[in-house]
Amino acid sequence: MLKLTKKADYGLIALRHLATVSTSRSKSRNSASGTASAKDIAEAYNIPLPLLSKVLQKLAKGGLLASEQGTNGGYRLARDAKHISTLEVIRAIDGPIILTKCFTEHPGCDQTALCPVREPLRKVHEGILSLLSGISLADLATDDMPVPTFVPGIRPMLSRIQLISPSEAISETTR
Amino acid sequence: MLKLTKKADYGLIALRHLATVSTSRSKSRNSASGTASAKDIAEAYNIPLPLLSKVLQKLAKGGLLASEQGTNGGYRLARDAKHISTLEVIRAIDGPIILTKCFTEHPGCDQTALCPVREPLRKVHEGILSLLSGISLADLATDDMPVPTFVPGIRPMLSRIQLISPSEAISETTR
DNA sequence: GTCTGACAGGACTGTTTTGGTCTGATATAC
DNA sequence: GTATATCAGACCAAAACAGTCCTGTCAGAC
Repeated sequence: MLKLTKKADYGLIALRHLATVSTSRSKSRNSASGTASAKDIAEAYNIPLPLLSKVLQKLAKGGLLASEQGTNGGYRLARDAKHISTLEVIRAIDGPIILTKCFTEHPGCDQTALCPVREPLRKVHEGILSLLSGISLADLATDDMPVPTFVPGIRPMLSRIQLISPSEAISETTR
Repeated sequence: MLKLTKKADYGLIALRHLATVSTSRSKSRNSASGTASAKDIAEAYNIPLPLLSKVLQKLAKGGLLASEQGTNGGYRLARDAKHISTLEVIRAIDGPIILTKCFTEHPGCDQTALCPVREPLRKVHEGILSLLSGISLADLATDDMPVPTFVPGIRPMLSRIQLISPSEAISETTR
């Protein structure tokens, strides 16, 4: 249905929280270090704790978060918020973004030549990936994020398309 | 998971088929008039007929297709392929595209002030809608459709944002 | 007038995905 | 060394999706 799952939602909220905590200091004990526990975040946004935990785990496993166990432990952004794209976040939580399985499941589409929309859809797919990869956590944290705008009918600029390299696009569909 | 449903897939394939049939003439008896029956399309692409029928019905109800009953009946594009966007198609089949329910379900998000990513996500949402609305059936039918390209960080151009007018954005989420 | 080919629409079922919960492992503080 | 706070992974129920089946209705062919 082309919609974001709640998990991805929660993940973005949590990451945005960590992104802001790491830059500005609040009264929370660990805010100076940019660390927050799952419980902290869950309480701050009324998110069911166990669910958020799972989301954070996936993000940690995906290499977007660093986790610290034990008392006063918690999560911390693995990199600068500027260098974490919403695409990575969604992908880490919900798995690969596949507009249609045609790209990967050749046996599914009986004859590849039969599906006439595969190639155009692949391009739409790339467009969406490009959109998401162009928005960083830091962008989410600012209040005046610009609306991403399209320029249809213009040939792809290499610099932008590189954000979703062919190899990544393949792993995206085979994972 | 931010993926297209198979129904939407089928719908796009069928519409593309109708779009090409209406411009070029093939050997099929009705191709000159741009009409094809559900059975014709289902057989051409190996799509289960009853499923495709339901999809086509939705498209007809959505005003994208005109149907003709009786022998030698079938479906026909209601408008020129140039003026049918992929956004309309997907919306007619799968219902509204909602990136997150936060936009519509205010009681869901306990405190609106609590959800810090709502506004940024709405913009991402708009970006995707803009992308989809910028691609017409005619584009899908051409082989050398350009990859839609983003210009992140640039303020929205009004001409393009008009494609998803505020009123439409609202109906999108409340429907 | 009847028969056939086509659309229209509802009800039903199996499977996958999603949202959510519960229990266990681990490290730090005291 | 024990208690506590935290992360980590298995588990379950509800919803959405894909697909099927059946009945009804309409228009043209014979």
